[in-house]
Amino acid sequence: MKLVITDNLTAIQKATYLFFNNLTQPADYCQIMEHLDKIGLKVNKTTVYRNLNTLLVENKITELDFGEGKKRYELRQNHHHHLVCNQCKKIECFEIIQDLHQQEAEIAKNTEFKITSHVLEFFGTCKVCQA
Amino acid sequence: MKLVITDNLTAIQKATYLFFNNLTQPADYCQIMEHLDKIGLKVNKTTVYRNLNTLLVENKITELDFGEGKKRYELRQNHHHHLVCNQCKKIECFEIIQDLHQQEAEIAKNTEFKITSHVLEFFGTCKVCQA
DNA sequence: GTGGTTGCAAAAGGTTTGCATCTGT
DNA sequence: ACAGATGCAAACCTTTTGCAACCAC
Repeated sequence: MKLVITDNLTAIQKATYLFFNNLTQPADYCQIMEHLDKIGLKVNKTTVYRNLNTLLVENKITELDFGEGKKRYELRQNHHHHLVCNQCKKIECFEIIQDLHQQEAEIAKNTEFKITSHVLEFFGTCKVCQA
Repeated sequence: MKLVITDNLTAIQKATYLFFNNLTQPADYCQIMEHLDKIGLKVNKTTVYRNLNTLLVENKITELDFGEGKKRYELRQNHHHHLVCNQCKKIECFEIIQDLHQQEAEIAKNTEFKITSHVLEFFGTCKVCQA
């Protein structure tokens, strides 16, 4: 779900929106700052975090945690999971695992736990790094 | 796999080992410090982290990340997953999801990604908090 | 005395907060 | 003038590091 860039946005916000629209894998706040820097916008990290927070509460982006001690962000989109390469750190997406929702329902039934979300991430070595 | 408490351990280490042996859900470094405090051992956080690190490299405990901005630790044991209650923060364990490994193999085949590990955690509301 | 353990202070990152300033309408 | 956006400094929290002190054998 690409972000719509409207006229009432500031230059920083437009650049941030564009950044997300062109993003190929989840980015952390540093990558956002570096990108803004690169296109000539010197932006404070506070501003970056505030804009991220706005996008989060508007439900336009998602916060991800791969256990790196920091958060990553990507456009909210169809539910999917990630393949994280331990070597080059590349992150690929892939679509839903069939049955996972069914199994979720089963777990919920067995444990009387009402499941509202899950995190499923795979770690390993990507094709390139295997070579 | 309970930790074996041997004579060559220090008092702090013995208490930490016992803490892990009695642990019912993953703990963060604060909970470890609080426990040591409670039994009269004033311990520095550096020491806690260092002992955690030793246990990690010895492969006796596992590091978990539920996206809280900090790590949690538990005894290494049979592969399992967690049900995390968003309200009371209680963490339950449950056993392997059948098929997940099979699906993992399938994903690996389709993506040419060599999967070495995965993270699967469920979030929701536990039975008690639903009441 | 040597190695391993601990404490302390500091630093490194990521993230948040308070407050003042700026900008556009 | 007002609301919203930004910058800046400081703080907070988790985690790590360097160094000195300590303890046990």
